[in-house]
Order: sequence, then structure tokens, then C-alpha cells
Amino acid sequence: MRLLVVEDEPTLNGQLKQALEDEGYVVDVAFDGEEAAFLGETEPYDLIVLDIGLPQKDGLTVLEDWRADGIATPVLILTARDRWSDKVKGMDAGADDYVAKPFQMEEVLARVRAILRRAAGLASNTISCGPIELDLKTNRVTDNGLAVRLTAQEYRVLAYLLTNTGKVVSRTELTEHIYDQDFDRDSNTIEVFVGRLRKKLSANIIETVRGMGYRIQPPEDAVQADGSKAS
Amino acid sequence: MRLLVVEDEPTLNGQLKQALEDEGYVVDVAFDGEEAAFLGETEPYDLIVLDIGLPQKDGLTVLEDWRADGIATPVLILTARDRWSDKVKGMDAGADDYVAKPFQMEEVLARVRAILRRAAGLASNTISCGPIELDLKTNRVTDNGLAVRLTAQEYRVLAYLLTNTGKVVSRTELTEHIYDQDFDRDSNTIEVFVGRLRKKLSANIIETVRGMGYRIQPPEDAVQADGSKAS
DNA sequence: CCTATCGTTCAGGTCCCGTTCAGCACCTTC
DNA sequence: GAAGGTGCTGAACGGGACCTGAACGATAGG
Repeated sequence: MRLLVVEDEPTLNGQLKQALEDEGYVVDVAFDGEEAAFLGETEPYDLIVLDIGLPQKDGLTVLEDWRADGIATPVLILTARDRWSDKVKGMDAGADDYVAKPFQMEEVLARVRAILRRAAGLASNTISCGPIELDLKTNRVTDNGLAVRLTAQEYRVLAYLLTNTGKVVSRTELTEHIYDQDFDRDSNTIEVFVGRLRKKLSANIIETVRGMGYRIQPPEDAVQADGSKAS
Repeated sequence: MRLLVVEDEPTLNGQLKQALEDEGYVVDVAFDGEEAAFLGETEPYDLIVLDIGLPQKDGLTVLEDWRADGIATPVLILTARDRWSDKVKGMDAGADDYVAKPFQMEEVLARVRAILRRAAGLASNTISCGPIELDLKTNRVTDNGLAVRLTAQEYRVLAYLLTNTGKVVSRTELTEHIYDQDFDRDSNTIEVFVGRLRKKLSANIIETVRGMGYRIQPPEDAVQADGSKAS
């Protein structure tokens, strides 16, 4: 999952980036409203952590503009405690959640997890497909109950596909969500990772859709040969 | 484990800090409500010892505010014996335990141990993983029954990892729990301690998760090839 | 004042992981 | 069936994350 952190205070910005990266996310950063507005419009983030008090362009305005533009990226707002009204305005402006400053990092991480989970339409922090199970909180993958050793990138690919089950995901989309801003586009790394995943997992759950990308089918009830569902 | 001591009376504050440090904890201190409120919101303490009668901002209020913010850090309240009602209010406000003043230092230490144990979800004061056993009360570590000589920092690293068995602990998180407020961030001390621990312990229970941190696996029952657990 | 121990720093080395690339297989189109 | 495009895979490389041995400085105890 690829996130954007918008926070003008350099130390805090760094701490947020660090903590989120430790969790396995890919993180871009912005230090003012202009920059944030541009990146948010341009890059397909899975979530944006947005401070309200910003130079250049206020965080609330930025958020309002995004929403007006039809950009639905989930947003977690950071707001000063004594500016209670900002919270209300923030939620009105289309924020998905907020955290009051000062905060404990763990609090932010928990809310980020919650929003991403909600956005993916999941009830729990684990996604399973056949014998494969993935835990978004601990970043662990099991196959028939046995732990699978995945590298960081392998995990990101699998996690993105699993949070988009049923959908065909293009290589480009995949690339945009597991790498940050600057990355050499034409490269076959995705193919290599998919290959390695297939080798490491007992069931081949990753389907290739020629000319389009990859897809993992939802583990819905077994499908009969004629295409109808079994009860 | 990193603790915060909130007590306005300087002598008592010093005594508490001293006693807790002798037990092997890392201790920050605050002398009034404002300071306490801020530190509690910001730093990831494992436990806070909170006096009720405080200048600037009453201890109970501080605690209530924390709880309202969703800050769940365990709190041990210190209250004057003759103000019985404070005890009730304290527990209502979300305290985990209380000690009446004047108290025996040993009493406080015992309750601190108890709360930390509960918070870690442990039944006893000892944690074991394979041949390694750690006693939170005596701060002693044994390997196959033999005592292991660990330095203070080595012990802290091992203890933190063991109380978070199964979880990947980032270097940052580890640092925050074994050092007090001001500590140079980028330094490889953690790596050095992990290295020394691995050398001193017969079983290599500390696993490194590249790019994320370290983890100690729970000593769960052996897993069979078919995925079922052995009794 | 001297010594032992411990925490920290630093430099060098090692190993893993991400990436690249070439060759092959397969499908599609003509 | 040939040719070109698309995807797969094994091997290899380079860089960075991690490890480790040694040295230094601080501190406490004698």
C-alpha cells in the first residue's frame, strides 16, 4: 500500500514516514499544501495522512479541493487538540478519520490500518483465499497454516492482489501501489515477483489475464463446471 | 520497559525514579499536570505512575483526558489514604491500580510488576521461549537452567522482545522503550545488543525481519507437515 | 588514582533482496 | 506454419541492510 504523508514540521514528518515504512507501507511525503494538492491529484495513493495546519495552502482547503475533484482517496487528518472545530470541519470536508495532536504513533498506525481495512471492504485484518491466509497487521502469510517466508516486495504484491480480489490488476496499477514516486516504469519486476510467489505458494491463486494483468479470484463457494454456484 | 513518574514532591519523585531504575526500568519524570499530560500523549510508555494531587492540572483530569483520547497506557495511581473517594474516582477514570500514601516502596514495585505482567498478557512473572527463561521480577535469565550474565541493556532488549512475542518489533519501537527521552536516533546499538544476545544464548530465538525489525517466535507446539498441531 | 565493565561508535565484511537480462514457451495473427 | 508479441523463468549482478570485531569514553568501585 502506498501512502502520502503531509506534514510541514520536518521531524514529525520523518517520524511518521519511518513508522509507516516499518509497517511495510510505501511512503511519499509532502511539506506544504501546494505539494500535497499536486501529489494527491496525480498519484494513486491508498491513503493520505494530512496535517491541517499547513503553509501555502491550508489542509482543509486541499482536502475540499480533492473531494470537489472527485478524488476519493481515504484521508486521515491530524489536528491540534485545541482546535476542536477543525475536527468537525474535517469530517465534513470528507476526511475518513482524525487524530488529535499530540498523539502516540501507535494510535496513528492503528487508524491507518482501520481505514485501509474499511476501504478494502474487509471485516478483519486477515484475508484468506483457499489455503492462503494473509494478516495485514502482522504482515504474515500462511499456507495451510504454515508460515511462508516472503520478502518485502513479494508481500506487497500479494497483499495488493488480495485486497483487490476478483479485479484484474494491471502491471501499471500494481507498480504504482508498491513503489514510490520515482521508479523506472518498463521493467519486468512484477512478473518476477508473481513467478516467485507462485513458486512459494502451494496453490496457484494468481491468475494471468493476458494483455491486462493479474487477478486473484475471491474464494467464494466452489463454482461448478457450468459456471453456476454450488450452495 | 519505559515508565513515567508523575509526582510534584521532588524527594518522593526522586525516590520513585531511583527505586524503579534499580529494578531495571527506564524512567522519565514529570512534576506537574501539564508536563505529564503532554508526555503521556506523546511518548509510548509501558506504564505511568501518577500522583493525584498535582499543580497546574489535577491528576484525575489528566487521566480522564488520556482515556478520552484513547490512550490506553496502564496507570498506577498514588493517592492520600484519607482521600478514599479519590480511589474510587481514579478507578472510574480508568486507572489500573492504586496505592495509598504513605506507602512502602516495595508495595509500589510489586504493583508495577503486576500491571506490566497483566498488560503483557502473562500469567506468571517468567517468560520462556525454548531453553531460554526470563524472570521479570528478579531480572535473571537462564538458558537450559543455567544463569546467563546479561548487562542492563541486553536484558532490556531481550525482555521487550519476549513480552512482545510473535510481533515484529522495529528498531525504532525498541529504542523508544529502552531509552529515555533524548537519545540519538540513528545508531546501531540495537544491532550490537542483538548480536551480543545471540552470542550469549544457546538458541537463536531472535529472528531478524529484514527492513522491519526483530521478532521472537512464540514457542508454540511443533507444527506437523499437514498443518495440524502436535499435542 | 587505577581498573574493570559497559554503552556506544565505527569500519569492514557478509549476505540477502531487488533488479536486470537473456532465452524460452506460448498465443495470436497472418 | 511462420513471425511477432506477450509472459515466464533461471541466472547473475549490485547495492543496501545487517552483522561483527575492535576501540574508545564514561562511570563506578576499589
